Amino acid sequence: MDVKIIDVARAAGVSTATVSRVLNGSPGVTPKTRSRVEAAVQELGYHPNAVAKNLRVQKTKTIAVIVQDINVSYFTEIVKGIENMAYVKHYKVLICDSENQAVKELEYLNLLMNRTVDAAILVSPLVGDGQLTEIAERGYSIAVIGRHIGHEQIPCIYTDNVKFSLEVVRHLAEMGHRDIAFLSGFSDSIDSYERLEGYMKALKEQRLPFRPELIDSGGFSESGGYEAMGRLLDRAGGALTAVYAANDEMALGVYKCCRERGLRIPEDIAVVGVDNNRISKYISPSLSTVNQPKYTMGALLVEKLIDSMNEDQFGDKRVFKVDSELLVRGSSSFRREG
Amino acid sequence: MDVKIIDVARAAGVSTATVSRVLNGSPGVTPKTRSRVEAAVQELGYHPNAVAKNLRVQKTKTIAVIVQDINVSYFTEIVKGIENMAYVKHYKVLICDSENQAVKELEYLNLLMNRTVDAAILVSPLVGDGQLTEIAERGYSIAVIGRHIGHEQIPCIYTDNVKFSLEVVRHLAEMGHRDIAFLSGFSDSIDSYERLEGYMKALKEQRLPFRPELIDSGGFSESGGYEAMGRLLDRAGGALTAVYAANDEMALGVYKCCRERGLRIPEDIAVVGVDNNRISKYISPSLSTVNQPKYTMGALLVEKLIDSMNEDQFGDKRVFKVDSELLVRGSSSFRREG
DNA sequence: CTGAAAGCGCTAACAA
DNA sequence: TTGTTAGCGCTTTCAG
Repeated sequence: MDVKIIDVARAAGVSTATVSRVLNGSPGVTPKTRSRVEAAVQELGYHPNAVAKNLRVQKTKTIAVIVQDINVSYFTEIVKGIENMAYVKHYKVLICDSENQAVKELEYLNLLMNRTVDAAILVSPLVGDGQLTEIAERGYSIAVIGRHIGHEQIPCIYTDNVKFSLEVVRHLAEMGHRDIAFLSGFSDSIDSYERLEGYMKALKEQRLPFRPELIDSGGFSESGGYEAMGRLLDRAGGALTAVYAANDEMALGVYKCCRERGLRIPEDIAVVGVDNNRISKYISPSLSTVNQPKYTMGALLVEKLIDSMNEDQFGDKRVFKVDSELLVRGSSSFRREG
Repeated sequence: MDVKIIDVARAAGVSTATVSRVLNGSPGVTPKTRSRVEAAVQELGYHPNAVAKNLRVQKTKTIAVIVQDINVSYFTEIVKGIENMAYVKHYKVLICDSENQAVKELEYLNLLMNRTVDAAILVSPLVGDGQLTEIAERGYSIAVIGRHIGHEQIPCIYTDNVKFSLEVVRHLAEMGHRDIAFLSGFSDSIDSYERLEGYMKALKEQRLPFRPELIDSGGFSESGGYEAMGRLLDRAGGALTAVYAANDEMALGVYKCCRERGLRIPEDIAVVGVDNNRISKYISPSLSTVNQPKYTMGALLVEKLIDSMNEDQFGDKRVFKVDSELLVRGSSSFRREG
């Protein structure tokens, strides 16, 4: 373990306390002593041992970010926002890929208990509100992105699923569609639930009948979307001209299914997704989708989180609802005649 | 914080040493004592403080992964391979986004010096071989993905750029192309250099003339590729029927440029990229590209790295060259008449 | 303004 | 088989 603080102290002819003070920019050190110490640090090539410091000060300046899949751009954009902001705040981020398993999320949350990290951010977590609030109440610092947890101590940031779903369906209705299917992710996910809620609300608003056979779910994956679309088409027969998929992945599956069945997008079937995957812009026809400010959501939340940990109190607020926008593109731009 | 090892010791009526032994599965503990301790751990809800342990044992079981951009799928797939393998090996991974800046890479490498991490993996690093070898020689554990560093102590895994470039150009030549442009990334990147080398080698092999005006570089980005393609077209006039881009991003830029100029892909211009971005399969026409086993590269390297740190010696070898495959798709499937 | 010394929570000699 | 105890390298009271 090479050179340590005591070596620097000796070289500079001071105590370790003084070295520590200049290292941490603490006040009350003569400029003269300060520069002597700095010189010694320089000369010896001293690097303070972060682990020792962490133990002493009881924090690690590290945040765990738990996501379902590192490869999905929805998550990586959020992670990037988090990492970049953490970097300017001098925090580190531990990346945790839960591979869609709630148990892995829970395992990663142990990083909090064993003090490896100061806080954990869960992005669209699989574990239920109950477990999360319980952990928060035990005094651990957790935050959530993409979902609203109704709990004082859990800051979160999310978009209004109901609202944009309403917009999506309204848009589709305005394009002349009356038989609009909804493809949820996991039927028990909050996101899916709220998006479904918005869908229903829009149907009512537009005076369109609710037809249960036009609802299915595809697990947020392309293959799931593909299969669900198959079922939908089988059930609906010809009475289906538009589908609102709860994410772009599934919309991709819808594309594939339509291609195989010789249905043209958007002439025969209109498609709208959610997430604004990079692919959605490049595929043809380009996919209409809902864009969320993912990078910003990550950056904003982690900033608030870090500030709160250091000021021992959350500033203004802990719950952020951000706006998303509907991007109308090729896949839903064909106007249907009444 | 909360309950610590001494509390467990007292509750179980043993010493901290014994508790430590059962916690770490050390031998020489009576089954009876063991279960008494385990019961106490359970009852008190004890979580060993990882920081204290890290300090004591002088390692953190954490690896830093430094990438240029967390949002690029080439990197995230590698990161995923690393994270997943690290997880099974009980290691954690710190994600470091260098935002394409060598200085940030260097800053992140300080995590090694201050003992925050046991090792660092650099993916296609910007910093030069010199600095890396110097760090390795100071005893720090670093590894590289996507580039071959000729140094004993730096394990690395990479694909043979020359070889697959040769294949790409050969393929293009076989499709009847004689005027094949090469779009490099950064002209000083090793990858670009080697891919250029393969390109030249292939020209020679195919008895095609080398025309300097058919070389340009686009910084590995879509916009860079777009602009470079514009220059290429301006310089070459009609004498240009195929372009080999050093990555898919730039190929996307080429698509855009061709679209704007009314050039059809693949009839007028054939395009081949590298990386097998997810988009390349979805764009139309689908993009021919070179696929590298990214996930595997990450997983394999980190596995070797972890093993080496624990056995205090690298097993069989430290340098891995893996094969990549050319995926011929729509963008280069039009056969040109001689 | 500076130094002495306690102690963060754990592990691993060494002793018993 | 188990316990005692000395640190890991740092920060931070408390005295001076």
